[in-house]
Amino acid sequence: MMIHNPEIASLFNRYAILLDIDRANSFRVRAYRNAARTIENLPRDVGEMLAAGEDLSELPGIGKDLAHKIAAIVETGHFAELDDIEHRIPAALADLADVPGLGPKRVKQLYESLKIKSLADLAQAARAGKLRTLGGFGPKLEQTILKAAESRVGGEQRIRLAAAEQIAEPLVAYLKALRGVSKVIVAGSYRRRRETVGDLDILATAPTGAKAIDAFVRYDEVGSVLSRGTTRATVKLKSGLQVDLRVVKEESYGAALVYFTGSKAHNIALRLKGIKRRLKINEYGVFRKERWIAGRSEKEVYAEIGLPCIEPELRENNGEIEAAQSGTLPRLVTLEKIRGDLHTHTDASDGSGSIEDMARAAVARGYEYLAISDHAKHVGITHGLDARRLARQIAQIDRRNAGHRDLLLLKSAEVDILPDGKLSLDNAVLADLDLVIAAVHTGFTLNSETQTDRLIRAMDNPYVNIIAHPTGRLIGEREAYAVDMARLMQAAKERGVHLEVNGQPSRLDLSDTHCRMAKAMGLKLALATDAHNPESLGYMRYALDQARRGWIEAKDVLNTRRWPQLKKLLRR
DNA sequence: GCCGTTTTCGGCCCGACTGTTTTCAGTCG
Repeated sequence: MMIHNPEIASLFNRYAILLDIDRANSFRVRAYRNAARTIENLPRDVGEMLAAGEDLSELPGIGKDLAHKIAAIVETGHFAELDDIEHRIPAALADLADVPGLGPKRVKQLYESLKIKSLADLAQAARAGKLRTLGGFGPKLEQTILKAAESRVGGEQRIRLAAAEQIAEPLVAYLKALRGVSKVIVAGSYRRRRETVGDLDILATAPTGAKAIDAFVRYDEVGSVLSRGTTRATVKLKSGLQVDLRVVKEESYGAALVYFTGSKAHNIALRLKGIKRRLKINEYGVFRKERWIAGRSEKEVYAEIGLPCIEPELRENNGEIEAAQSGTLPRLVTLEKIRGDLHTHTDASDGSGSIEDMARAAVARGYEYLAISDHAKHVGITHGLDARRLARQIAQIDRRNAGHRDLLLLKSAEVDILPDGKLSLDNAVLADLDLVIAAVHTGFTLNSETQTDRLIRAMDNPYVNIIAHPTGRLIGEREAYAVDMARLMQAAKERGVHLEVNGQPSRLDLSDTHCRMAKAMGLKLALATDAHNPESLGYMRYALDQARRGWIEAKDVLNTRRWPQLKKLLRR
């Protein structure tokens, strides 16, 4: 049984926590965390990379030692050093470090002086008033810990980006309306457009923080105030989402925005570059000795370390700093470049708008074309179109195209890939379409080899143009089906098939890392919404978010082309 | 444990807030 990247990352993270509790060198601890992060964000399984003879020590944050350890884990399924340390100190201590207010030092202290090694032990000792007897602990900390231990909170809950927007937008409007507050912006992973966010990091500018902080903690949706000072406060909303507000003066806006946007790894890398130039970078600005020299805008901050401003979506310390250095940053694709949507549904299948409704919405967005790609009939999909109904729809589209010059409707269909790789419509029918989209909607549990074979067989059909939502994942609901993405992409490239970046907030499929992988392999992507109603054409920006995080430029995208050029790219 | 246009050894981001303390350690982001 193959061990996958998330499990390896989790082993390293667990090891890092235990090392930390065991008072190991903190930089060694950090090395394991960095390596875990690198592995988490890889588009391909390290097992596959090893099998292909690739050298893992070329990955950032992974040296000879960790490369060997990863190879051993892949081979044996075990991380021997983790087993060793778990013989010395109880493995459950790692869970204690998740309790808010407890870090490695206090966990170790609790274990050594009170023999506490589980959440149950912790709650019991806190209830008995034993914690306050320890040096550094007091009644307040004991209460906080007891509450946390009893409710088993901790372990961050991430929510989808689109859900976070629903919460963030009214809060930002509330803060913007405050007297004295000028700029308000949501930074953090929200601004980097990650597919999920764990909390909201809001930055505001004002001459002093006090009033803004006061108003912030009084916001209607605030459930509890976790901390508050003169420049920052942390609250938990009734929805459960944690929100940080940081208030700085106008001249620190750029530096604070860099600091608060992160990622942490990106910031650390920037500050290291600063140190080499004898500069100190913090959220207030860039300093030479004690003297403030920059910080009004992000551009200023980057300029002081000799870099052009880097787009937030790229700030993950995944090579963007080196690219900025060498002048090879991508010019990320923007919404203005998108000329049409390549995957939409109407009320002919499971959508709720008519063809005309969808067409008008597309015109309103300034699109030049719109693919009408209703589901083809297949067991399990209700209202799917059979050959007869599809023929009628084609005639309807032809009539509209003949009578209107505002928009070109593309005749399309979303065809099921059957378990054996065949399609749910005959080639005779597919031949009448401008664009054939194929997708997996059943059989998610096949093993990787079978699933990959199945998809490649579908691509062997010469009418297939695009594979929709290529991994089938639903964020927070369903894992991606097992598939060898490197082999899938290679096969797509060889056959002139394109992969979709699906903008449905629950899908975002391909993911950012897969977008980047596709680009590296020279594939072109279809950015599409899979809209089931006219409003959902707006999901295009979520597809763009993923693509931009994956370093995708306009030239890497099919639907930045005018129809004649796009048509050529679709030809197989 | 990683890394290198100062380095293969000696560095490794930086500050706010809390609760505990009488000046600071631990945690968090």
